[in-house]
Amino acid sequence: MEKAVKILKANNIRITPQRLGVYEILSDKNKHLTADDIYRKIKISFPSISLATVYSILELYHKKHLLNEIRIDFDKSCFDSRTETHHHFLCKQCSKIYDINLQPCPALNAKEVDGHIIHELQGYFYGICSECKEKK
Amino acid sequence: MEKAVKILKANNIRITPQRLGVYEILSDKNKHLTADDIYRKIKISFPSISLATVYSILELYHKKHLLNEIRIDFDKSCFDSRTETHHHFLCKQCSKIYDINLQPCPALNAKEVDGHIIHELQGYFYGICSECKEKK
DNA sequence: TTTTAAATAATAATTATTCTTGCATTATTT
DNA sequence: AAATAATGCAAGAATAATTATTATTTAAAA
Repeated sequence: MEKAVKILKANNIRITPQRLGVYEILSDKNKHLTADDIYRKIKISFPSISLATVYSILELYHKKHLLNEIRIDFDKSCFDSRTETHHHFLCKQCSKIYDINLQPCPALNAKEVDGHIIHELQGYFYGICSECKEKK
Repeated sequence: MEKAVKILKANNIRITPQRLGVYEILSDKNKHLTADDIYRKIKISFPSISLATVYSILELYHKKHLLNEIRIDFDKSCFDSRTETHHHFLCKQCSKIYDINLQPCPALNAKEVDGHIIHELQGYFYGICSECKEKK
């Protein structure tokens, strides 16, 4: 049995071609895709799919913790198949998003801050990426 | 001379009653107000002000670093007069936003991560706040 | 295979934010 | 102080990401 099918079944998610398609696209690691990016990609194999379906699949996967949703770029969400907590960097020049690994960050493994229970955390960095820095 | 006037002048911002009004509302520390919150508050003293004006004043203040814009709640920005870097917590139950102070965070004073230049950073925590935790 | 609950396509609705335009106000220069 | 130039404002239209609605189709259990 295919890996995607196995994982969806393990999470009590009904198998549909559209869901498998979105899953495959997201398996492309280290990418940070918007709903529209995914829509455009999946349209190649499922020309009749609608953007609302993509959104509903993404919401479902997010609820099941199969993906990570980030909002580093204010007006659109990006989706990421790396589900362990990690931070992100957005280059103001080229708009590229990078994964960041901060090892000794006290928040990363904490369960609480100031008495509040942490379910999830996001670290967003903004600036000029190393590539753009070189170009100048 | 009033403090607000002094600060605006120091930043080469033309003084207008609307700008002073927004400034006063934002001086209310430890609040995290949306553009619409500010609009509703300032409408009391300036009934003819428009929401677009509020947005343009907020954009101006942000550019001049007189305020901090956060997007912890995905679909609306909040504005905060504390301009030193600090993190935030959003309670999924009551939707309240709290300021968080993480002292020994390696990112906080860093100029770079992975070779990328950091201009700004935001730490967002999501979960259940101490108040809501107690209530149960 | 039949049944039934859930998923999808298509489209409309929503909502925060930005853009546009004509007018009013303020600053600058004379 | 008057004239001119620059900027700010109100009002409403436009944009764009996301969500809601509904009729139809499909997956999977019986």
